Amino acid sequence: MFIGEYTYLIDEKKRLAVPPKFRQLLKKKAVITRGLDQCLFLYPAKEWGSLAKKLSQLPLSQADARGFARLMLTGAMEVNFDNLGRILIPDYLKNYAFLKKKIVIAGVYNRIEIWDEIQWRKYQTKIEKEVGDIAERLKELGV
Amino acid sequence: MFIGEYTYLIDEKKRLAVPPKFRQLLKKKAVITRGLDQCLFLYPAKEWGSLAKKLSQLPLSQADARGFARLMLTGAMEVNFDNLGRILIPDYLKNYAFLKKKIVIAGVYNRIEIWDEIQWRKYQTKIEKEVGDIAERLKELGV
DNA sequence: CGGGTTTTCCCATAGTTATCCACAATCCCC
DNA sequence: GGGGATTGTGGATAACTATGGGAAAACCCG
Repeated sequence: MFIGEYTYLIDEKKRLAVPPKFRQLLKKKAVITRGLDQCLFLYPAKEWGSLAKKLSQLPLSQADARGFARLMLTGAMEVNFDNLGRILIPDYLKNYAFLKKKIVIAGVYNRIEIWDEIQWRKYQTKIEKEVGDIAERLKELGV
Repeated sequence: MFIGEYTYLIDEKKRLAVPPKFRQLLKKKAVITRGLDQCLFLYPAKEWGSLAKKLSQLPLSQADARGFARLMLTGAMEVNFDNLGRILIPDYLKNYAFLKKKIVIAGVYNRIEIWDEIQWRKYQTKIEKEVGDIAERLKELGV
């Protein structure tokens, strides 16, 4: 289980350190892809495998299913850790998530999220404002 | 599994480099053909075999099935890699997919797609709007 | 046949990427 | 608190790859 929030720097070679606690759980094999709200998702290989399989089984003949599978699959990249526990962020993902220098890495149970610090703060303050309303809605979901 | 997005240039001899990660999986034998949404599909020989079989079994009586099978079967060509991992794009396929200079090569699980960069960007923004609520879709897939 | 054109194969080079190493700061345990 | 191990960050070096030409072979077409 991934929990907690960490900040790191991306260097000019697009390398990003992953928190040691997460490294063990990822076991050298992970997949990074486009996430929601302009962040990136990092999945353990196994989690990704089942997601990708489901995506691949969507019907090729339906335009919207095709498009959806394309977005998720083409956005994904296997990541390798160097022997210091860093991963490489491909350009197109770096752009997608507006990653500059200061990065927030956060654990969200079964996945890891990668945010630019500024985006992260923005998102947080937005959520904090709305948190009252959200709580109301969550109640409907039985939380 | 083919995943990820890469950009390459076609040179004036219509040669196109295939990402090293994909080369290994293709193992020197591949088939290129017309794809859906004005891109090209590139299949490993084995995948192509089973797909071609399915296409041949589509009911001859239905006009659209007939058209679809024709599109893919008549467009197909075996591709050879030169010793630097490049393939040759035949003229009629190059025209079909509007390939100019900057090309996007993307992995979509069991096939590779080849897009002109401009077409790809257009398609992406269109899909992002349409698919909009990715989260909802993910829920349907049980993720 | 022969001239010109296209295709195929091979190599050069510049740029990029991966791997390895250094150092300083931090953490942790005794 | 002290000392050893761990970790974050930045470079350096070596390996690889993208791209562009050049030469040889094949292919036309008259």
